[in-house]
Order: sequence, then structure tokens, then C-alpha cells
Amino acid sequence: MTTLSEADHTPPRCKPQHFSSECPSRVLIDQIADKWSMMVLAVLDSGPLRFNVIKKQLEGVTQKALTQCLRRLERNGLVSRQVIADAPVAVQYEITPLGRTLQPPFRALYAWTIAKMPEVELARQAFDERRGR
Amino acid sequence: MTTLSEADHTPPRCKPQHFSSECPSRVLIDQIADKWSMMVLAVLDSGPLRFNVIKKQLEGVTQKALTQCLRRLERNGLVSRQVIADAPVAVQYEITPLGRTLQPPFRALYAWTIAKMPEVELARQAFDERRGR
DNA sequence: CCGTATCCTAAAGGATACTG
DNA sequence: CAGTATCCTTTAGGATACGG
Repeated sequence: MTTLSEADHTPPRCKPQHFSSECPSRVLIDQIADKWSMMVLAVLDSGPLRFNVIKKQLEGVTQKALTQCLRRLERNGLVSRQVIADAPVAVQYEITPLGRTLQPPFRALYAWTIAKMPEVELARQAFDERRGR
Repeated sequence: MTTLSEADHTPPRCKPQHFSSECPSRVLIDQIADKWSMMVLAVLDSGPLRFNVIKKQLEGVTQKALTQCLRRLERNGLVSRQVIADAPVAVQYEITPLGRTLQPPFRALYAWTIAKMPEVELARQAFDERRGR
């Protein structure tokens, strides 16, 4: 991956303006670009939650999809998983310190979404009209 | 979608801590969560480019995938498309003013990626070891 | 050069049933 | 409760060929 602004850093093993498939940042984009990850992290931001509580807050997510998402977040060190051996079993998911560092960038992205959504909606309508739906 | 921090805004038509499928921000997340969109916007950040130039800089993207991605970006008003009627035809893609406003949030996300990649890599190795590959 | 159309394969995603 | 396993359907994605 290249820079968004040249001064920011030195991209490891990446030529300027070329997104090689081995570029480390590509790996992370694949994670961030997941359908549910951002929402899971947002939900966990207020504190640890149990599986079904998370599930209830993400309308449309299936158990399978949420499990996969949580596993990947756990694997990447963004979320921790703790089994509480009661009967019936409880499992707590908690955002890690590393996961918390994602909060500022995500917050910026979220603010953008809220601020620009109306403009995007207008652009869509214009586009769809331009090409007879 | 809910807030990442309660003070930021008032989410339109969304209950606190609940990501409804009709919530406008979900629509945007679906766009941002696209595999190539962020890279396309990063590549276009330096100026307008032609289709095949963009394609060359995104290793592994197919013509079909890139076309789809650019159409969606155009539809959402983040990128503009201009046909230059030479022979053979040339098509220029350019980031729009609206698209440019995404730059700061993306830059923050990108900086995070570069900064935290090593930690993520360590977390992965630990996870994979915990569960016998 | 910049697509669209078609075909085909691979992967994602839902539904259901079952287990510690 | 929190998964895993299985099946099956749907969708995404690559490859190829062709058209404006």
C-alpha cells in the first residue's frame, strides 16, 4: 500500500503508489473491511459483553457470521475471549488495549459517515436517474 | 448504528447501541468495507488517472472488480468519471470534493495500520500457537 | 482503451440440528 | 449459552470473448 500523504511514514516493502499484495497494510485492510468488525468493536467499546448480547445488537448477523468475526478479531488481538465456567456456560468478549487504539480512527470514520450521508444519498439519486434506474 | 462515543452526535433513527439494518451509517460501512475502495481513493489522491493506470497500481484486481468498484464510488459521489472521446477512447477518474473529505479519516486509519501491524502479527502468532495451527 | 456479457468455479452465507 | 457441523443456496470472483 502507498501513502495517502507522502510525509506520513515509510511504507515497508512497498513502492510509492503501488498496492502490492504482499504489502502488510493490505492484510489489515482485509480485516477492517469486514462487514461486522467495526460494529462489534463499537458495541464492545462500552464494556465487555456476552455473545448473545452482542448478537442482539447487530441486526441481521447470524450466529455463524458473528462467531467467525469474533474469532478473527480475537486472532488479531483486538478482542479477548473469556469463558466463565458456570452452567450454562457464559462467554465474555472484551476489547483489548490494542483494539482500543482503533477507536480514534474509527470515530473519525464514523463522524464522516454521519456528516456526509445526505450528500452521498443525493449523489446516488443523481446517478440512478442518469441511467434510468 | 450507534456511537463510538455518546457525545459525538445524535444517530438518526437508531437506538443507542443497536445497529439496525435501516440505519444510514450501515449503508456507508458497506461501501467503505469494500475490498478495493480505500486503495482506489488513495491512488486517486494524487490526481486524476486513467482506468488502466489505476489497475496497474492495484496488484491482483481484475478488470471486472475494478469496474464495479469505480461504478460504486461514482454512484456514491466519491469519484467522477470523464470520457475523453479520442480514438482509442480514454477515461479519466478523479476524486470528487466529497471524496476528498474522506482523506483525513482514511489517513488516520492508515497510520494505525502501519503503527500497529507488528502487534497484530504477534497476536496472530500467539493465537495460532494456542490452537495447534 | 474501456468496458460489457457470458460462463464457470469458488467462496460466502443462511438454516438446521446437535454438543459440552 | 455458546458454539460446531452439515447441508444447501446464493453470491462473488476469475477467465475469456467480444463490442463501442
